Amino acid sequence: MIEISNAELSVMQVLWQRQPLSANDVVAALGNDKDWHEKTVKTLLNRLVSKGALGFDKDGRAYLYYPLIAEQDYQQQQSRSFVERIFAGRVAPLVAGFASQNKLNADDVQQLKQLIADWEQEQHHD
Amino acid sequence: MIEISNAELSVMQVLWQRQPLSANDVVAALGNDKDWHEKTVKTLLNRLVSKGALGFDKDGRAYLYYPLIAEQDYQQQQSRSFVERIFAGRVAPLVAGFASQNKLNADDVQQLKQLIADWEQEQHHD
DNA sequence: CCTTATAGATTACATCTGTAATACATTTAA
DNA sequence: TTAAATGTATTACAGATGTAATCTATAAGG
Repeated sequence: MIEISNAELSVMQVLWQRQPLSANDVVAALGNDKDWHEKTVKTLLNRLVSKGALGFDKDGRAYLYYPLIAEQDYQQQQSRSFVERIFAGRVAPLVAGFASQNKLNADDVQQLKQLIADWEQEQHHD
Repeated sequence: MIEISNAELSVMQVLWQRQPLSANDVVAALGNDKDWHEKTVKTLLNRLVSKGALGFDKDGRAYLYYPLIAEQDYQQQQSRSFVERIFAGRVAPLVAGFASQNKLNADDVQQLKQLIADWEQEQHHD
């Protein structure tokens, strides 16, 4: 399993949004949120390539980077391991924590209801 | 915010279950799951004390360790930061991932329904 | 053509983490 | 009462991570 560090993740997220991008485009895209030196971003790009998380095509002497792993796959793998580690694998207690901190809004609840409806549908038709 | 590493977390989890415990008790409790040398566990206990995550009382020349932070607080803080980082703060997509991987069971769904019911109750009575 | 700017590659360096080993103090067994 | 065992404290050391600076090759401007 490819391990992506926190700083590296921010770079991946830029490239999950738009792809492929040059190093400078990534630097620019990160400019808003992060106060990182250009060199720092290039290091992160390099490490991600080494790890096999990014690939690139050459465009002149610059590179155009693109993700080699899908965001959804990454999200799901991370979710599983997080919930496993912190909540012994059960997702409901995590949601309960959000509820108790008033971090649930109407949209979330709407989506959860839909998920549950789908799940129940799935249950009874097989 | 106190940062607890992965290995350290396993030690905390032992002490969240039973408390206070001597170093040897912790070593024994971890024996089942982890293949850690006794010295390793003691190092982790030490680091957790340094970080302010554990306290201890002396019992002769041994120490009896106990958590200084509550498991629930830790879980909620970690949940928030995880969901923030991976899902831009929205919890529903995380649950959707579980659903799509067939990682939801009837218990989870039951609990989620209850949470939703409580949430809706809460909404309309204020 | 030659100089300079710029892209990626390599190197740097402190801190954190995993995983112990060693040192030191003290209790206990012989 | 002295040696061994045992508890904590200190030290070790490699790899990951955050955060760059420097090196090297080449494209572009004068």
